[in-house]
Amino acid sequence: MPVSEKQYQERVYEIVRKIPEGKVMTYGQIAEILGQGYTPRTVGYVMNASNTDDVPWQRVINAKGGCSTAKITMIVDLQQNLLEDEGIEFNESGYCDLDVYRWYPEGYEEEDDEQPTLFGS
DNA sequence: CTCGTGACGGGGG
DNA sequence: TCCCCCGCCACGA
Repeated sequence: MPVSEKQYQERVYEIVRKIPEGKVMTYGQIAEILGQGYTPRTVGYVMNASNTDDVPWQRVINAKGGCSTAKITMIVDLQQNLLEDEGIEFNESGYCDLDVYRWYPEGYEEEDDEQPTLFGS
């Protein structure tokens, strides 16, 4: 029994669940924190599988500060609506100010020096 | 196994 | 601000 995919998703959810109301995080930001094989793409894939789970999925947006969600435009409307309900303001283009609403998990904001010493051979 | 696609991101025009 | 292209990784046909 290999490392279940569930664990892979759990690490993403674990972070998303910590996002307080009125705050947001980007896919890339989450991928950055998890590192090790996580990329914005994979994080987005995980969130897609989640959706109606017990995680505040609406607080995860793209780096532009908007709700991507491509085709399913109806979801974009829902997501932005939920966030506006939490006090987040979106401009006419559908973007919010990440410099204001972006949230940083405790213990992860400071990641300046991370030079691996055991880099093999 | 290869190919196309996607709740992404960054760079360039 | 918007549009396009490329890199990224996982998945389904």
